[in-house]
Amino acid sequence: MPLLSPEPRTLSPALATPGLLVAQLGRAATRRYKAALSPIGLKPRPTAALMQLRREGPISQQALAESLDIDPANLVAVLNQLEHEGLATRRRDPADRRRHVVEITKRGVKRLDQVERAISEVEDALFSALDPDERLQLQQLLARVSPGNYWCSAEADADPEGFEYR
Amino acid sequence: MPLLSPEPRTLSPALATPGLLVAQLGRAATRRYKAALSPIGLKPRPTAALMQLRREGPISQQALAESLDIDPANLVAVLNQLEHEGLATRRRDPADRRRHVVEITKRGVKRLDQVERAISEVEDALFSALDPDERLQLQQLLARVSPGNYWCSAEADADPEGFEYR
DNA sequence: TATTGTTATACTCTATAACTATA
DNA sequence: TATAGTTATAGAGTATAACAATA
Repeated sequence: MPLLSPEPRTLSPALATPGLLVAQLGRAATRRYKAALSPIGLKPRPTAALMQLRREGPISQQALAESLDIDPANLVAVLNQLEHEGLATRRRDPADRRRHVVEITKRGVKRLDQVERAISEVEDALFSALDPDERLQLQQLLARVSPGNYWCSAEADADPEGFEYR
Repeated sequence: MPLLSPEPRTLSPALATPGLLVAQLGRAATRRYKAALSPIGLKPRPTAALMQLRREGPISQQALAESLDIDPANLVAVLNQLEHEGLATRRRDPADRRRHVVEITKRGVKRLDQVERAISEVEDALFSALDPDERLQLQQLLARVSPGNYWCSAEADADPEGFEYR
């Protein structure tokens, strides 16, 4: 004898919340990026780091970790690998010798050129259900929600809901 | 002498693609869910499984794994735990004894009631930058993109870009 | 022979604490 | 005393292969 029959289905609406949707979709996206980047010899996180470095120019590890939303301790191995492959460099900041200034190399930029194609194929597959207008709409909504979202809100204005590591 | 100076910043637009945004936001969302669910004694994946079970009613492990977008092999431990805590049950399908029919229990439903509150607090924090209208808009766009998206497109119509495990 | 669920395993990702060198 | 980066480690998530039971 079943514990619960179909009745409970009427209790919950069919549509998942945006947060749950974004969590699930994000995993699917990462899986696809991983597969698409693999032939180029890159993984999602190092790739995201390179893209951020290209966008922002020279930057400290701490700032880079924050913009990637990963723990600074976990960024170390990523940068070791990128540096080892000659895609990024680290050097001490003369003004504060505790800091490392991280920078993308020419080779890193070239590698990113290959990446663009792979990325955009994944995008097309992921968002094929949306027309270009809707895709832009989605992009703009996500960008506004995104933390480290420095183009449209004035920096961290009071940091209304910052999430702390450690 | 720096390898690359600010010039390359002009090459790339400031806005990340929707796929990359969704990947990053998804990780942030999962992290917050994990923290919010922890006092209830649940983790994100088992919680997602319970929610799916409540939505869909009795269902095979295979189908559940597919709707959660996780590997069936990895669902086993999740269900062991849920069953051990009395939140879900497994029983053989008499019609095909290879199948396990999974079902949420009354206790599982009760536990989900507590979950709702935690979830909605996370939602509010995550999407505080959007007004209710925009949040709904985002939800609907994500729902259309989401795989296993059986409410608005007619099932897997030709499965245009299915992603295979193994 | 194919499918469902299971076990085992390897690998990656994430989080935390403790250390160093600099400030 | 505090901060930037590092190391080490434990835990969670992900992917794969091989197996038993059943179809």
